Amino acid sequence: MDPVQSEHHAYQPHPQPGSSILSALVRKLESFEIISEEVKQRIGRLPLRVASFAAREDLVRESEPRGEVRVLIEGMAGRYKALDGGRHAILGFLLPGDVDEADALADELDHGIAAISPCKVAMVSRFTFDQLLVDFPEVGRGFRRMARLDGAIARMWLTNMGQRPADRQAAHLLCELHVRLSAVGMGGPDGFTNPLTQEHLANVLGISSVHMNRVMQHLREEGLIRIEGHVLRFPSSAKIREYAGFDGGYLMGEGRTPAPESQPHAGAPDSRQRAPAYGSETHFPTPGME
Amino acid sequence: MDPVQSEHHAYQPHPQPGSSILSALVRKLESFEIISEEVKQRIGRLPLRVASFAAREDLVRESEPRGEVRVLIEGMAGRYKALDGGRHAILGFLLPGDVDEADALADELDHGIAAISPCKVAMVSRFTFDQLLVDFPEVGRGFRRMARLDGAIARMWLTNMGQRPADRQAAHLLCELHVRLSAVGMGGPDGFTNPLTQEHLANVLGISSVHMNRVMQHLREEGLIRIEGHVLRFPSSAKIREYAGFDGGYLMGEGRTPAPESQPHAGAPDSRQRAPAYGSETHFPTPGME
DNA sequence: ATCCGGGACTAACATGGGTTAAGGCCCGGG
DNA sequence: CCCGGGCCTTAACCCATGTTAGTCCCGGAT
Repeated sequence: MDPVQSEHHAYQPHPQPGSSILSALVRKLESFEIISEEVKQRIGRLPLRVASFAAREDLVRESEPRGEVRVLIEGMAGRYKALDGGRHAILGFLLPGDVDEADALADELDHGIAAISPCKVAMVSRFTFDQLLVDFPEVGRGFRRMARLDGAIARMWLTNMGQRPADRQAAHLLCELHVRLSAVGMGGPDGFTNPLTQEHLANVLGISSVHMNRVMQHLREEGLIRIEGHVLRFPSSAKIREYAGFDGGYLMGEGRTPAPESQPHAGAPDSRQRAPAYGSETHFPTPGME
Repeated sequence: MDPVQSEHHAYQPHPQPGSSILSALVRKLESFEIISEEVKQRIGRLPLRVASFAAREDLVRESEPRGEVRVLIEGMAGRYKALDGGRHAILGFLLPGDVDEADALADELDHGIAAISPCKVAMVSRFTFDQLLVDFPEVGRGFRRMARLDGAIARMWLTNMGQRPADRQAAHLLCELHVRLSAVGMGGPDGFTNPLTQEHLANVLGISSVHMNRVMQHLREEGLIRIEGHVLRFPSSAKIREYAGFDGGYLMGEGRTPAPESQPHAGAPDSRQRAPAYGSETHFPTPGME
């Protein structure tokens, strides 16, 4: 690496000095549950095997029986499903700290996982892992919340895709990436280092790479994004979020302990407004309410 | 209702005589875990409140704190998320036996649930429910598997939508509905009673209702579906599945106990073929592997 | 019977996005 | 220093799908 990094510097993940190989995982768990020092130590001492993968290599093949739980510790990977004709649909992204299957109930996945950028992965045996869950139920809860978050993201993708123009979809996806990458030190306040090709992005949104390119141009012309090498910047976070209709709430672990007496008292409607009822507008144009 | 049902009879759910109100739930749990008589009894005696909802009514509003777990016992409902402009994106369907949130970790949903056809819903208090999980861990496992199935379906929708023509998408969705509805007695070997409007279907696929209509016409002309009132029939299950590229495996609870020694010995590649690796075709045309 | 609303269906027109086929740039390898 | 492969980019053409604006039919409510 050059002493003076060319013209624009990339955001770099900041490995905590003295932290264990699984620190990204611990950080993620901590966003969901309170993790005691004891648990951290235990996780730090977990026997594991570390493997490296080049971009495009499979971390997990679809319906391949896995004897271990795999935690991404470096790089970016994608869940995918094979389509006929050799195409692939990307179903989600994995970032450092993410687990191949948080809800470790089955011994094979219904999809594959492939490295997008070069990846480092920790493999922990199923047995060791189960033991951890038995000893510390809060870890189990944490993992289940991770699985829940994956679900929330998948639902958001489902919502985002379909029924709106591709450039808004793209903007939404970029906002999500910004938040998630920042959480693992791969992004800064106004942008992030982007390991994804336009083809990847196109794949996620279900559009052609040619059109993805048009979309990126458009976002650039609108001044919503700026591209400097592999760094993608948002001149105004607020502006692109508004354009995308992005609300990052779904990426949050919604606090730690749901307070039993959390009745929302009238008058404090909780920043986000109340969700409209289903039939509100689409179906009946509200016969007497123009 | 006429003594002689006009010309085509609808498939009807068959309420087991003497079964409890939650029998649909028990049936679903049984597809995942072995449920003892004792547990069934306990579930049968669960204190609950039954509510009815007209079509389009909300069973759950988005981010509404819920004090109970809701189980659909009759009718069909949909998960949805509100879009700007009063539109809604449908994220999934609920059938009898389905639970508003199988993985009961949060006290509010990130989406709403609305009745599609008139629904009957059982509400079980959070407390009672948690007690059940504590007493019978296998029930907890069953619920987690239900959550997993929801995830698998969402992933399949993500895969199905995008990157392929709308008529294949539609065919795939209809195949899925056929399987799921049949499992709850709302379908027969060659079709099912369809409570969904074309608008619902269009919404799921992210296309306009006008185009959905065109698609349905097309499928009819191709002889892939037949519509008789509210009953949708498949002249040939095999044909439409092939057209859709449908493999129902993802809807299955993949057996009950993953046998520890389930090493697939070479020579028995397990009906479905091995999934291709990620880079197989799309990316590099396989420089030295023709 | 009659009225009414929702849903299926049609038609005409506009356009977003797909496809194909290039060309160019940058970077890593020989 | 040159070469080749990814990836971004552009252009031309065309089809799938969206939009708007209806009509018609059925079944439920009055």
